[in-house]
Amino acid sequence: MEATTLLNQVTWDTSFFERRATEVAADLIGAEFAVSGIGGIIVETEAYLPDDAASHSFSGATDRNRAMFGPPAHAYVYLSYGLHWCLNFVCLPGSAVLIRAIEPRWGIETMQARRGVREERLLCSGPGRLGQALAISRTQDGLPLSKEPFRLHLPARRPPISTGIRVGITRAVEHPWRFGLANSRFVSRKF
DNA sequence: CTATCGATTGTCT
DNA sequence: GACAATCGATAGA
Repeated sequence: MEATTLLNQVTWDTSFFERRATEVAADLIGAEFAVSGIGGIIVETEAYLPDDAASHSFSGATDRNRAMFGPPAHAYVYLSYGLHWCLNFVCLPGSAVLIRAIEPRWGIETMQARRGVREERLLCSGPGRLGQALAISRTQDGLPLSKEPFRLHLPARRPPISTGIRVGITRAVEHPWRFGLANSRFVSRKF
């Protein structure tokens, strides 16, 4: 599946995110997303729910995860392994969708410069790579997705979706809460 | 191709 | 003091 065949992207309102994060995560596949004009098509997501032992929200609100308990349709950004800035979209309180991979479409040269890599498949295929390519950092934590620097448009129709278990976690590993654009070569790992 | 390992630091116990 | 929603390099099949 090539995401570039997807057309008719539509706008959204906050109610889109006021749902179970698994539904939101699936519905985000095929969406256009950009930060300051740099971005592409979302091809891989993961859902993290309340009462989910793998979620940062599992033990309640802290300084780090504050945004996960804030309003829906806002960004939650965290630092992974002391190196990688990762981006989530907040859904209902204590839940969020991790944006794991994007098919690059706009600002590819900027992404290549930020990443120090030329191969398009390696620019945004993984939450850390995506964070670096889109220049994600703590400054975006808690910002609304409806305003600059963000741009988000949903696909008019749901594309074919693959599902699987989440990546890189040690608790609640059994849930199939990872979603991807079927047969996309831009996902971080095969489904 | 798969497996292993070091990097690096904020966060929580 | 331990660990982490990862990545890239390297070694080996």
